[in-house]
Amino acid sequence: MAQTMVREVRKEQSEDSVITLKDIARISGYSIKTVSRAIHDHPDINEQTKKQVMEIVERYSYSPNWAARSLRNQKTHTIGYVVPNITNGFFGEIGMIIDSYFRRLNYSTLICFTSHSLDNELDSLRSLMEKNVEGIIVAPVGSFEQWTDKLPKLRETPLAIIDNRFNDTSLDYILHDNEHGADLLVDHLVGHGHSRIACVTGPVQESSGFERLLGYKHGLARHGISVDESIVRTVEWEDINGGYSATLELMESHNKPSAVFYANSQLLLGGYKAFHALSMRIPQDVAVVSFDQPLVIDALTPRPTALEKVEKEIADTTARILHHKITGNAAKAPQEIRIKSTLAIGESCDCKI
Amino acid sequence: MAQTMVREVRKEQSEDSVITLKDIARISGYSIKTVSRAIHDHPDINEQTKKQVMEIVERYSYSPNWAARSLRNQKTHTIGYVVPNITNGFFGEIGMIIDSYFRRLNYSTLICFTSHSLDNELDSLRSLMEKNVEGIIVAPVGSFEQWTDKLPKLRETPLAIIDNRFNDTSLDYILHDNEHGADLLVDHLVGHGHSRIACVTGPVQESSGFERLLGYKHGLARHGISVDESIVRTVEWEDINGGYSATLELMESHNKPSAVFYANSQLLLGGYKAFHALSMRIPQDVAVVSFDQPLVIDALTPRPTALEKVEKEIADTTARILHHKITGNAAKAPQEIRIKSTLAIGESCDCKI
DNA sequence: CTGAAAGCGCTAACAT
DNA sequence: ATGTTAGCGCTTTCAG
Repeated sequence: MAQTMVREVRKEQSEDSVITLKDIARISGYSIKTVSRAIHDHPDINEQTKKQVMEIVERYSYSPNWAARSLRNQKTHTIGYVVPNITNGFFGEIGMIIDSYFRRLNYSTLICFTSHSLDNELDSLRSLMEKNVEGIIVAPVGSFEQWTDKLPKLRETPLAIIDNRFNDTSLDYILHDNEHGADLLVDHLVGHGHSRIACVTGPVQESSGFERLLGYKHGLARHGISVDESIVRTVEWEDINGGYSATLELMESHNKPSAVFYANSQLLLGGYKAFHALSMRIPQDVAVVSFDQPLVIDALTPRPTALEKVEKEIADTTARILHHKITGNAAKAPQEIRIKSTLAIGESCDCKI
Repeated sequence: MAQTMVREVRKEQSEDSVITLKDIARISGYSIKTVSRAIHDHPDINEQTKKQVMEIVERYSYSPNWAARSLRNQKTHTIGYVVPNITNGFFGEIGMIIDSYFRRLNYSTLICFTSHSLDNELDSLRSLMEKNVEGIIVAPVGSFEQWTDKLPKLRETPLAIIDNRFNDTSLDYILHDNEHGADLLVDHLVGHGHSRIACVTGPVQESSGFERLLGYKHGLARHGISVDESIVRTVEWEDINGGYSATLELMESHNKPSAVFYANSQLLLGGYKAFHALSMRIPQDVAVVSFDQPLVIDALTPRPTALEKVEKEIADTTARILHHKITGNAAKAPQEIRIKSTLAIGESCDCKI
């Protein structure tokens, strides 16, 4: 007891300056290394000593300097997450799940926004590389060659690609099963007797847009319905007004469709707006399906039929794969994982539920 | 020319290991400090030398080790952003704007989520403190005392509080002018001849919920309308279904309101759903206003009358204030800034536009 | 079980 | 104009 007190020799706390390991050592009277051992639960330390040290650590609410630790260990315990934006529900939710996954492992997530611009994407990747992040998750705008051209070090960084793939099979992709999903939805519409089904999708240069269109076409083909390109529209993703105008156009044609397949929720919302403007009722006058669910699905009337959310599964899978790559437990071969979804029946197709 | 070549003495690149300043020095034949000077555009360096060095820097795409630099400079060039979530349009947008503001200054933003839990908030703040962030922006769940109780160092960290204030005048707040905004909206409804106006707001323990309710009451009072507590509801923010149920309840009463003031966009969306379920038409059967605009406002029919978006102004102001605090150019006294908005007339109140 | 000392990569004071 | 060196805070051999 007296022993404990005796050891506290020097001044208690210099100023408002940050407490370092050295300070704790000075105050406790032990060496720097003993303190370090106490903090890291090293076996080679007397229980008594540890208790004394930890008490002081607590009292001064010491926490190790992260930069010093990173420098020393050559580990930043940080990953990057690079996406077009986060106000979009999809990337926002996935980001939050990935962050919480890695937070449990004591990793931090640096979130970067590209606004769909390749320059921003390159800047983000560069800044992440400079910070020596241990891995990066990207929903890509550019291509892998464009990246490594400017940032060769990226080749040696654990990477996981989501949302869109590119023509490089050396990478790990975690994606929607776009074709399967689109097929399910078209199938559903055909099941309701529709044969003239329009499609509003995103840019076909992106795999997600291309594959959803492909799924739509295959879905029709399986039922012997020929594709009419005049009722297929591609507009920007995340553009409610694109979906709106496309829908108005589609409905103006003399041989107008009886149903519309929207390849994402933004486009669907534009569709809802358009049908309202046209005084067309869903599902009585037109049937509607959406590839994914808008965040505000609970507020929509009628509730749209869409694929079940897969954000959780995509995020968890992506986090797990990236974590394995970081710790070196990765599968030998790069993987392309396709997350299948299921139909979530709503009221937009006149289903009796 | 020959001169240039001569100086490249040693092996080009050891392995795939990271290039350091020392490597560049070795390769270029100059000292470590000369290289550093070249990189930092220091005046004390020969233009020729600089050019040579920079060429090698480019070639090996060297970038400085961030941890080492932070350790040395005692500056992390990082700020924290702590909010309930980012799928919510409000915090997501503000986060993106703040990030881009600080990115321009070569700062990074660490985004943390609290999910409205005090424990998560404390964890987030702790992890940011451990990383020695230079400043933190928080949309708070807990109170300043609860924070500093566990994290005394927080008292010395530049802080900016958004969205909700607490009873501590020593801090900088950047907030909606909630009372003013609510007042404007109620005014608008009264102007349309409504006198029985319901209110659906968020938790009154939070200043935002409390103040919007206050603005509503003052608005009514100014017109000599007495407040009927039976048509005031408080539910959780971000709860479409709360807004939905509250609206259903309100409309069931025998003396039902002719208009509803929704204190945020989530609640409004619940209202839209409820009115649809009740087959009530907006604005013919009921008039509706919302404090803020939902992200999907373009998809809503009728377009709701709501306050103009102020995310940009809040975000810019917050970023500027925090930046000043970090660099020591802060105003002497803590500030409480109130951002006023204006009415954005929609179609939900039967305005002739 | 404990301590001394080197070094991670970078910067800045202090030479030269 | 250029080079030498100490040290930021931490971890980790290697001695005791």
